[in-house]
Amino acid sequence: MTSEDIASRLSGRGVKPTAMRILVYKTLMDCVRPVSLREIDDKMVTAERSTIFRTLTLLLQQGLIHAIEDGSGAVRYEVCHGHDHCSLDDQHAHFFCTVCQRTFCLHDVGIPHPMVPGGFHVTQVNYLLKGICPACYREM
Amino acid sequence: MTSEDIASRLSGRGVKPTAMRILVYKTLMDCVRPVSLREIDDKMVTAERSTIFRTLTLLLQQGLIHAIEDGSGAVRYEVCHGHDHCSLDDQHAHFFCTVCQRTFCLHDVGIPHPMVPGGFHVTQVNYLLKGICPACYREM
DNA sequence: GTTTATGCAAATTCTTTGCAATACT
DNA sequence: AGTATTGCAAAGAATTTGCATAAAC
Repeated sequence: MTSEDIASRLSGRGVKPTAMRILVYKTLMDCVRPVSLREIDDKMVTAERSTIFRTLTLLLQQGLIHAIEDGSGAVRYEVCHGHDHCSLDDQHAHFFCTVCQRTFCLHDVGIPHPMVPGGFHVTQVNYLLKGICPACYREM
Repeated sequence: MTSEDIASRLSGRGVKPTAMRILVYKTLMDCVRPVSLREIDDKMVTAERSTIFRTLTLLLQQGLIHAIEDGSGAVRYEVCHGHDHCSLDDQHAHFFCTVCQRTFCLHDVGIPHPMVPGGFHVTQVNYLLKGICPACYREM
């Protein structure tokens, strides 16, 4: 995906596509797994952590990226893989390995659509599985 | 539930039932919603936060309480309502209101048992719904 | 020239640990 | 006495904000 593609994706959600924001989005797209602010910062030599933070917060508000809380102590981010925005159907399950502390995307494990009590209006669903990943399991 | 009942529940899982631990457990039991370390600390005038933290960590390890990450920035805790320990079946969904920042237990919304790719060994499941709670929705 | 975004520094919050004092057996 | 628990203080880590500079329009 070219910078122009990213730029128009940002614009489409009302985010002015600055060089910084395109770079953050691109960096996030290159990640196989959801990454923390610190990890993104480590990948981006030029950028300031607070700037990245503000960018992520903005992208999050505008529904361009997801935030995942995996209990590792830091929020992890990933781009939305849906057409042009985040929807319930776009979301997938995640697996947190309690041994190596990595978080995997289980792209094929859909989010079960919940039956909620009346009055609750669901806009996002976090479905997080925890346990031991294949690599760590083999070493036991 | 009496202190003796709590004591035997702790003992049953290998936790020596000190006055402090019983108090923490009892405080947690009185909460309708999952609470953060800070919130527990505020409810317990006598206890030190680090002591509560260590107690919670211990209870967590021994499967006497659950930890919930709701994206509020702080881990929330709640007692296990299962017979004598935490099992997958014991767990239920939670709802985080993005307006009032409160987390509700949806006791009647069970955790869907996931179909995971081979090699992943699931021990815990966090199923967190986000959106707007009934009270906040009415005020919009 | 006005508005917006970024970088730097520092504050805030949450979590975690070291160590001495206390309580338990 | 010896072990385990608690309180206090402080360190560590993640997040968030204030403000001055720089960029965009």
